[in-house]
Amino acid sequence: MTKARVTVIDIAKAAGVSKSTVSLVLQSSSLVNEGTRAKVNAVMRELGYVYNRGAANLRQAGAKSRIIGVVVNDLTNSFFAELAVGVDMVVQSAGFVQFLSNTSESIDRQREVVASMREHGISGLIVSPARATDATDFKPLVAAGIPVVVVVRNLPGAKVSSIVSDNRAGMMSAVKHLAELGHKRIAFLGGFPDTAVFDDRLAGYRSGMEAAGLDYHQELVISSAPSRAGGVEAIGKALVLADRPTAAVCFNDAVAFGVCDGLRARRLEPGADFAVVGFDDVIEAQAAVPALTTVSVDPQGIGRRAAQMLLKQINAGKAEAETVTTAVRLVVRESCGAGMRVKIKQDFA
Amino acid sequence: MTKARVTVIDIAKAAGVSKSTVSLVLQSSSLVNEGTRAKVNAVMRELGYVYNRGAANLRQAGAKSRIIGVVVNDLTNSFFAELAVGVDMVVQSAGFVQFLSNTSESIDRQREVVASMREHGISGLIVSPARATDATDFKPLVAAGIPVVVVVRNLPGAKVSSIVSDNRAGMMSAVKHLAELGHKRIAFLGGFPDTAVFDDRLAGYRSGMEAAGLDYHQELVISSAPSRAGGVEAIGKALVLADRPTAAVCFNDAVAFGVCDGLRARRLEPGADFAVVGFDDVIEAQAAVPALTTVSVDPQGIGRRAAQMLLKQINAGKAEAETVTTAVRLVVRESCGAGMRVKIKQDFA
DNA sequence: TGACACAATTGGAACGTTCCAAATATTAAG
DNA sequence: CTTAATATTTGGAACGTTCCAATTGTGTCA
Repeated sequence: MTKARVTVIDIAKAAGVSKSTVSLVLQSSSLVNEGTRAKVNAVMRELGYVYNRGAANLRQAGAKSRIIGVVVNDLTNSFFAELAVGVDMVVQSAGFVQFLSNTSESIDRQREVVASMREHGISGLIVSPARATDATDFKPLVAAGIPVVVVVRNLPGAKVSSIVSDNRAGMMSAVKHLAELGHKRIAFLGGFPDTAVFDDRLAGYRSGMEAAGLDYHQELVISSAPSRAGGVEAIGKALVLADRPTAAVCFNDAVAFGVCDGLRARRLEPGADFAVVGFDDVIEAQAAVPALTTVSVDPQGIGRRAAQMLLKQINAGKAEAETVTTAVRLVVRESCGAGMRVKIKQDFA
Repeated sequence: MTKARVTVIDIAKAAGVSKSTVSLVLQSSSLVNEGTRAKVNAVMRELGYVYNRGAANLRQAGAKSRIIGVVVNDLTNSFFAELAVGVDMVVQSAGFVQFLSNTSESIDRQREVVASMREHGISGLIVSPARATDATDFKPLVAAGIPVVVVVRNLPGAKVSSIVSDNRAGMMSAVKHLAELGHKRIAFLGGFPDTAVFDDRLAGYRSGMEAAGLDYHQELVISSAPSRAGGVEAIGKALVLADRPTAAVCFNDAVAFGVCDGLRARRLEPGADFAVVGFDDVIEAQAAVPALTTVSVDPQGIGRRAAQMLLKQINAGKAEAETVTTAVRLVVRESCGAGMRVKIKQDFA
C-alpha cells in the first residue's frame, strides 16, 4: 500500500523528462516526440499513475470538468431510470461522467443537490424539475455559463433549453382512438392540475374530444396524485358519477395501473368492461395483464437527446435556449379493449 | 453575466479580512469571532460565492472529495434503481454526492467508469459488479485507500466488503412453502450457472428439497439468462420433460415473469395450473396478475446499508473488509397458488 | 507595569496540474 | 560551416483552497 500518490513530477523524474513534457503526453499533444511519448506512457503504467482531474480543472480555470449533473424527481419510476440510462450512454461515450441525484420531488433537496453539483464544477446540468420549481431557480447557473437542459417537465418562463414530449398530440391520439372504438363518455383521470404537463395533456384531451365531435364535460376531468394510488382514487370518483364514463385516458401509466386496480376492486375488468389508456409506456406496460394501451414516449431517447443537446451547448460555449418537443405514438395493446383476443372472465371462489 | 468567478480572496477583500479568515469561516471553525463570521457570510451571499471543492480537495491531499461512486450493472432493472435510491438517501444526508454509472454488464465499460471515477477522486465506491468481473479488479482502489463495498453479487476472493442477500435461506423458504402446498416435483429455473449468486440460490434449493424430504433431480435444474426471455426458454424446456414439474422456484423475478408468459402461451395459468415463485420482489411483482409470490430482498434497504457501511469505512480511514448477508423473507401472493381468492379462467374468442 | 494566557487574525507555502515564453536540439538550405 | 527554420523540451507562474507558524489584540494576575 503505497502511501503518497504518484504525480506528474514523479513520472517526469522516472522518465528523465520535465513535468511539462509529461503534461503534453497526457493531453496527447502532437508536439511531443513519439519515442518520448512511449517511454512516458510506459512509466505511467509502471508506477500506476492516476490523473488528478481536480488539479487540472483548477488550472484550466472554470474550463470543463467533464462532469454532467443529472437530477430527476423520482428514480424509482422506471421512466426516469430509463431516461438516466439514455443520458449516461451518450455522456459516457463523450468522455464525461454523470452525477445522478434523486430529489423525490423535494424542492429543498433539489436546491441542495444542485448547489453541491455546482461546487463540484459540473459543466452542464440535465434536470427534471421537482414540482413547484420556480422558473428562476436555475438562473444563477446559466449566469455562470453552465448550460441547463430541462426535460420532461417544462419550466415556462425560464430561459433554458428544454425537451418535452408532445403531450398534446399524444393525448389527442389516445382520445381519438377511444372515440373510434365507439366510446362517447371518456374521462381524463389523474395528475396534479398545477403543472405545465397537466395543462398540455388536458389541452390534448379537449382537442381530441372536440375533433371527435364529443362534448367536453367538466365532471369527467378528475385530478389526483400522478401515482397508482391516485389512479385508484380517481376511478373511484368517476364510477359514482350519475352518467358513468365508459373509458378513460390517464395522466400517466402509474395512474392507469391504479385505475385498473380500482376497476377490479369493483368487479370490472379493464379492457372488457371499461377501456383505459395510459401515457409514458413504461416497461411494465406491455407486461401487465391486460397489457396497457398507452402513449409511448421513449424516455431513453429523450435522455440521449437531452445529453446531445447539452454537450452541443457545452462545446459551443454558449447556451442558446432551444426547445424541442419529441414525437410520441399511441401503442395499442389490450387495456383499451381494441386488440383483445383473450377475454378474461372472473369467477369468485 | 459576470465573467471571473468569485474566490475567497475576493470576499476577503470585500469583507476587510484575510483569506485565511474566510477559509476558517467556510469550515465553520470555532476560532473565528461571531461578528466576523456574520459579516463574511453576508459578503459571500452578496457576491454569489460558490465554494470550489476541487481546489480544496487538492490542498487536502487525497482527503475527502465527498464523492461516492456507485456503479450498477443494469439501471433499467428496477431492483438496481431502488438500490441506487437507497444509497443516495444516506449518502446525500451525509453531505456527499453520488456519481452513478451503468455498465450494462460490460466489463470494459465498468473499467472505464471506475477509472474515470478515480480520476475524479471518489472517496469510496459501491459496486454491483458486471458479470465475469475479476476478483482482483478492485485491488488498485483498496491499495490506494479507497474503500469499496460490493453489493448484490459477491466477489469471492476479493478483499473488499460486501453485502449480499441471504440467497440460500430465501430459496430454502420458497421450496419449503411449495412443498407444504403439496408439490413434489419442483424445478429450479433460470440464471447463469457461472455466478456466485446462482451457486448460493441453487444450494438453497437443494437444501430446501432435502429438508422437505424430496429427491433432487438434475434434470429439474434448468439454467438460462436471468431475464424474462430466459424464463420463457426455461419453462419451455421444463414442460417437455417426461415427468413434468408442477411448480418452480425461479432465479429472479424477471425469470418468473417469463415463466408466467411461457405458461400462458401453453394455455396454462400460473398460480392455478402451475405454481411459480420468484426472487427479489421488484415493484412490478405485486402489481402483476397473478401477483407474484417471491422472496423479498428490499433493494433500497441494501442500498442504505451499503452506503452506511462505506461511510463508516471512509470515516474510520481504514477499510476493514466485512461481509454482511441481509435477511430476506418470502412474500406469499398468488402465483404459487396458495392465497388465491380469485380464480381466473380463460376462454378464447 | 510587566508578564502571561487566551482569543482572533494573518501571510505565505503547499497541493497537482496546465499554460506561456523561452531555451535547446535537429534538420534543411545556402 | 553558418543561418534559418522547425521540432522538441523546459522552467516557472498561475489556479483556489487549506494548513502552519507567527502575529496582533485583550484582558488578568501579581
